Amino acid sequence: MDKFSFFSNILSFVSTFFENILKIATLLIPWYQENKRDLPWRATRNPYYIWLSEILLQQTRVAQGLPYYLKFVEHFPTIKKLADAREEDILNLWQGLGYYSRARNLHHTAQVIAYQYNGRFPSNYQDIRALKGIGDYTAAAIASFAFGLPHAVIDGNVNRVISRLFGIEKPINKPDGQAEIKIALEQIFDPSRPDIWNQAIMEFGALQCTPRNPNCTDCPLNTNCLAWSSKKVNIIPTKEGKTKVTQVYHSYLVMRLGSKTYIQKRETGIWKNLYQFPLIEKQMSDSEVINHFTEEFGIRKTIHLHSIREIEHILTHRKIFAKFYTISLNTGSEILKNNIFEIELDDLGKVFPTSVLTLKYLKQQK
DNA sequence: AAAACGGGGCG
DNA sequence: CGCCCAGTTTT
Repeated sequence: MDKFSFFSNILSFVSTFFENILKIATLLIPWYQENKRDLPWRATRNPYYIWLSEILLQQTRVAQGLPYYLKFVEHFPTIKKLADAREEDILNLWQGLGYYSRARNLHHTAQVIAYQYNGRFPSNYQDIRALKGIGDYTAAAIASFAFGLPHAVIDGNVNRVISRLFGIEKPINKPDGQAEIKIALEQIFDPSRPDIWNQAIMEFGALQCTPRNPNCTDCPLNTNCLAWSSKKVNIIPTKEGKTKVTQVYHSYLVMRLGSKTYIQKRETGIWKNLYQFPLIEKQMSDSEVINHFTEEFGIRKTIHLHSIREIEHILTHRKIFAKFYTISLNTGSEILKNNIFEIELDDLGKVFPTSVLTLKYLKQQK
């Protein structure tokens, strides 16, 4: 390669690079300013509020997360108040939103920032990324929105917009596909205004370049979109692999003593630190369940079995077959056992953050 | 029933 | 890195 073609290659690479940025950014950002939703976390640069909103919105639609954001800001206006809160109060506010480990990580990280960082949110990408509950997406979001740092976010919206613009057909949920997305994204990311750019591409994915029935005929980017020009909009992006759904069996014992009942705090796994009726996580016959519980709690075997109700609950990778065995206890037969609490039935879901399956049972009782 | 949602942790 | 985890709503 002679000197001339070397420099002309560099020149054409550099000019193409800036053309792409100018082309996409100058189309995308005006679109955003015209069409953006008015969301409270977009009106602040306070890293606490931005972090809070990003955690609440992980795998969650804006419409669903918004009311929770307002509740959290009201109850915990500063990061120190969140750090000093009881985990149970945080879980109670979180109730119904799902992915409860987000709430536990939120609390933990609030304490780290309040007491290890002296209340000052870390302001560089590496330190932000190292916090519990913060992965690549959330670190880039906080770094750009709160601190104006040039880190591009990749969420479900960005994956969809980029794969369509560049005609990427490799599965976006595989390393190969993600690598192509990143390379493509670097070509159009505008590091001079990362906050607006990140907001713009996500909003564009959420409102214009939607999963189904995207508004392509009236799209400001359609002349730059390979999926559109090759009529592949409805097959891009692609995904591979299905999560296997395993069946699990739960047997709950609902002990009624007037308006009181007995609950336990779940200690591991899904719904950790949420409350539930005493549980056996194993497939058993009705008589085996009754035998097990009567032995564990020292109840007479002649107890009155009030009812057995079955509830199916479907999670992403689990199908739970739950049976609730409701019995009536006589006064004087209090259960004294570690981890078992006697409470007012009405306090479930209010005073005690309660697992969804337990709440589902109570709701069906009414 | 399946897809989608402003993903993350762990070995 | 590859693999596993995981809740609710919408289609």
